[in-house]
Amino acid sequence: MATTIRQVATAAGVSVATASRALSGSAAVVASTKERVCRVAEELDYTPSRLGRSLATGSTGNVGVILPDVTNPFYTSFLAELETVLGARDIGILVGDSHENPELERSLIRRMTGQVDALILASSRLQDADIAMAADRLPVVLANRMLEPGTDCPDRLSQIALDIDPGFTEAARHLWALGHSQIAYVDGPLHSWSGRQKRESLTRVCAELGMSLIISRTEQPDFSGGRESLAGVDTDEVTAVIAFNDQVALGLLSALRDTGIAVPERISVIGCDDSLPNGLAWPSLTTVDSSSRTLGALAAAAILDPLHQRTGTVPSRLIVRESTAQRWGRAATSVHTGTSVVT
Amino acid sequence: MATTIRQVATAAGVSVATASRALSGSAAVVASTKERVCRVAEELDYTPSRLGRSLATGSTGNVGVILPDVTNPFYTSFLAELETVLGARDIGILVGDSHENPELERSLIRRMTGQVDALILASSRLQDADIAMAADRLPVVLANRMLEPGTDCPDRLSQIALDIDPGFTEAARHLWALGHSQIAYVDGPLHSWSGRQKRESLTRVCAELGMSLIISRTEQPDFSGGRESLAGVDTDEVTAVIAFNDQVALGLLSALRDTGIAVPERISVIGCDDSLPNGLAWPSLTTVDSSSRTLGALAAAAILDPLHQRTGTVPSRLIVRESTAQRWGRAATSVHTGTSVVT
DNA sequence: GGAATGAATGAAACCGGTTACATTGCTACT
DNA sequence: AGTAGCAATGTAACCGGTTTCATTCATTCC
Repeated sequence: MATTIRQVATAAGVSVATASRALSGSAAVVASTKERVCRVAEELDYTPSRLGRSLATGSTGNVGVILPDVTNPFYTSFLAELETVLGARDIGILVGDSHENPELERSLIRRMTGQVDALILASSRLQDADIAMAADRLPVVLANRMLEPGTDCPDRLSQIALDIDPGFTEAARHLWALGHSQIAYVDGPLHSWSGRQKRESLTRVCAELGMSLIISRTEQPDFSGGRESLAGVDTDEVTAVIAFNDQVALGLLSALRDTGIAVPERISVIGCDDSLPNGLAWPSLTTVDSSSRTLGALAAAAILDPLHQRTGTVPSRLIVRESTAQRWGRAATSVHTGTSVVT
Repeated sequence: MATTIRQVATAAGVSVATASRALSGSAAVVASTKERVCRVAEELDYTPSRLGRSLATGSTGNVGVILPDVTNPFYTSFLAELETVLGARDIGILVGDSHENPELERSLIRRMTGQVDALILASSRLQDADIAMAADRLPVVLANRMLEPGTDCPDRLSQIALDIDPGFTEAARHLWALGHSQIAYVDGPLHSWSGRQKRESLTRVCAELGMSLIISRTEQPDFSGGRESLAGVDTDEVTAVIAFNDQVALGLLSALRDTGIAVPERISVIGCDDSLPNGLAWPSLTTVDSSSRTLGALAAAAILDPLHQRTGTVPSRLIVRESTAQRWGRAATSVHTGTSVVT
């Protein structure tokens, strides 16, 4: 089949050991020999087998990435960043889609363990114990998730998360400043760690401000889930909605448009992630920026760093665009559009 | 580190050969022995090393997928379908993003060859010769691309493409029926095979109908490329635009909105792929449906089928929604919305 | 001149599986 | 009873690399 190192060695008149050394440069080989081996390898179009090398060295040059949904832009930019940074170092990526399913996630981990050098779990829906068990076998990077404070963290586990608190605090204050006093939050899947963070942030800030907060959820944090989730929002009670992510916000926007409820005049909408190219949503979406690209960059850094930094955090902030405005029912001038809104 | 088959064999008091046979069921092993080996394996939490197995059997249980942009929804649904179908058979996916760059694509192929059982090249930007060379080494599935008719096709090359001709023909006729006589087509990257198909289809149909067609292109067939591409469209001359894909159409829609040109009243817009969840675009996008999910399903089938079907085709058709209407300047009733449009 | 030093290379073990071939032991037939 | 035939199991080679250890040979120092 493909040329092996033995063929190269024979053709160059050296032993396989010398051929291996000449090609990998791992040990001293006299210049003339090295040159000859390399030339022969070139002629025979030799490419070392990664399998053979992996078995011998114990390192595969691949990492596994498991995420809940490959079609979600949040994860695709995360993945794109990883692929770019790791690919530049000739590291391959085995990708697995858990479809938000813990059982499937476990079996993906099982399949990958042993053929990758490290595992990156994005928004893992597993329990802490399962994650710790995986980290016992190989280095693991948890992205967009942290273990419970109490848990004793295995040595080879890194944790990279978005610190959504500042962004969500800002978002609530922004709405408060616009006169909103009753808002809704549409949360994501049940076992989402980041969902809990967002709920907790909002709950705390709203309590501080004396703003009423109604929480509902969608198990499917994408566009269609967002559309359906409008049914769970009392649009008579509430004047603003914060969504788990931009996809859900986009779905809400679309459903609101169908229902004839004007955004931002009647209801303000805030997304999360800033994952949409600017201009895609209409009106353009006020959102909590927490770059998944940066998350990917940090995860890649955790993989490449031999010391394996234990934790990392991506900051967040509010980006105000055109989907939020003065509260409905209050005669006032919209701070953003300048158009006049009356009762 | 991890338990090996030799440890299992020793613990069960059999040879490695028997252990291997008992665990894989490849040959006859007496029931009691088999039961004992399996129980020991269970106790020791043994998982066979895919590396060792790959080296011995010559098959890795992984396939490589190379695509031009992991963040493009067209490719992510393609990838998602592949992952689902192949994952169900416990086949792993190594993913590579070529960033529309032939050089990078070649190096990804080089990296993957030898550690995958087959390669899936989506919208490859390589030359036919490069592709044939890859197919000499391992089975290759070309997706969304066909070799030149003349090229002698290697044995292990499958070709799965979208037959966009019916859809694009329908699209042009649709516009013609609405009274449009001057239309524009915004094409994708220079070396895109599907782009050429689309250009050729439109050129042919427009010539038949006597409709004038102006072609421009964007090298970046995504939302922002679409926004920029409006600059290359003479909106005074043309009353309808067909886009390379839905992302570009979405960008056009956004840029047109900014410019204050109403869609579909002033200009009709048609996308391609039907890759957007319904309701995401506003107005909802008339588009040529050519499911990339189906493309993925066919590619997966080509991988799984031991006979390797040589070619497959995904049909296309026009889906009329709300971004196309009667030509601007003609007093008439819009066929779709029922709203009256006058000069 | 002889021994110590060290550089270049080769032989062989090893990574963790699979499998061709050899061996053992039992059944069944003549 | 002797042997052919077959099922269960073991031995060892093999996949394609890397790496330890041994060997060879030239240099340098005393």
